[in-house]
Amino acid sequence: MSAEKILLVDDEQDILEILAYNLVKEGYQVRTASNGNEALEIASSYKPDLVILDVMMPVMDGMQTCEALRKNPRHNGVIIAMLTARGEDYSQIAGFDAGADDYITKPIKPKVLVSRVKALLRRGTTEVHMPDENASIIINRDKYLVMKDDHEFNLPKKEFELLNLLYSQPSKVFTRQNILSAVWGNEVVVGDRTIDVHIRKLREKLGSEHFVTIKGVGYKFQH
Amino acid sequence: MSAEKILLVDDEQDILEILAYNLVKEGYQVRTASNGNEALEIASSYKPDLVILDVMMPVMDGMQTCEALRKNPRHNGVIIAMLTARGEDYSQIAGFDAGADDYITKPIKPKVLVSRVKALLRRGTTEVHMPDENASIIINRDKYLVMKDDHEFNLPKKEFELLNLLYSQPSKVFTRQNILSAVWGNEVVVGDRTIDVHIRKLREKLGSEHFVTIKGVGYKFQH
DNA sequence: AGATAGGGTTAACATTTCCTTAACTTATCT
DNA sequence: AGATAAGTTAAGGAAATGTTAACCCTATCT
Repeated sequence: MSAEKILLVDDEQDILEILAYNLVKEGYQVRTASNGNEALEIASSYKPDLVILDVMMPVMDGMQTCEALRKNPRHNGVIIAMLTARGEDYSQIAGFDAGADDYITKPIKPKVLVSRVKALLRRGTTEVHMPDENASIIINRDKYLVMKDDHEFNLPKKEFELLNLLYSQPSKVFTRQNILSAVWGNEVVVGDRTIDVHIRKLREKLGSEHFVTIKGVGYKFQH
Repeated sequence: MSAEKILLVDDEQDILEILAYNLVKEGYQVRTASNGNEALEIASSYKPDLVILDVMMPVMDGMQTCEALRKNPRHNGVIIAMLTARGEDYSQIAGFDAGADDYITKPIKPKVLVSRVKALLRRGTTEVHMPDENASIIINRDKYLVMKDDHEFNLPKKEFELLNLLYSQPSKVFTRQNILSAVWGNEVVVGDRTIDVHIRKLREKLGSEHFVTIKGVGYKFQH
């Protein structure tokens, strides 16, 4: 397994250096950015597993950056941790609404940061969907089950992953490229019709009304 | 969905009260223990979703308790957070080897704790297994016995532990990796077909309808 | 010690399931 | 109509799992 990729974002160069040094020493692959815009740019190509964001930054702060990352399906599944100075105003953070996975107070000892990072990355793939009352289709990732009208479906892996992706942001259109990199991974090359076939199977099993084709763009899921 | 269950463990009564108060206010179900032994005892019947452990405790400290919880498949999937005083010696914690999911420094503001707890619980779809009366298979962990239709089985160790793991969270899919680390331990290396063979034996003895294969993912138990 | 028995693991082979592809058809846009 | 994108179908093959029997190890008995 290749080293996990971390993107560190802070406007203070000193902090970046100290943290990066310690994470690299632990075997992680690390890149840094000094503001939100730069972070988004790097993230696009770097595809980090974990982003550590300072809340207080000029130009584009941690909250905004976090939201932007969450909105982009390219970064689906990325883990986001926020750094905040002790004593800072917590009110804005209280709800965790920007969608961060963890919340770390500065100053932080390198050892502690490393521990925290390990814990976050260990958890890895446990993406959770909020159970929705009026959702016609409900996914249970733990049980690898899809429920529709009290019917349980046991989908094969690829179908499940594809559904899971589209389902993660209903009505959002995912391009074929999005889908390929999220479900198949960037290295794998598959033929033109592969996605179509999987979509077809999902339509067959769950009803074609849920899978909308946007011609020339991609597919989206809707309840 | 019923309230999520938290087990708070700290030897200082004041801390327990303050934290418990704030978590209850947020709608969580909370129980407390003042040392590790007590925690393990309560955990067995209470089946918490999240355990918050103070590192520094007389009798049985947080690390030991954490390890004990992780070793018991009954508590598979439980989320564990460690509480530690700022300035404490971090050396023992560095590796996170006891298997904690998060690491929180005291003193901690209630609001921050609540945020952290929310984030932790959001991540895990901790479906908890309710002891079921019409369960077709019943395990007696103390006696190493399995009952099915008034028949008693005496399973060999590995088979029993495998069953015990899957049984601990019915319908939850356990990956081969999960199974290996829980039943065989992380250091041991065994061949590709070992798990299959044990699954086969369980199917033979208890009925194959209870053991579902999710190809490319893992196995799950269902009643 | 030698014998025996049961559990655990492995290797070889069988089987199943799923993924992908190719060839063809249908829809949509200009 | 022509071009381009998506839908459909069935078949082949790869990958994951199932099965069986033999082997090794350890504990226990004689």
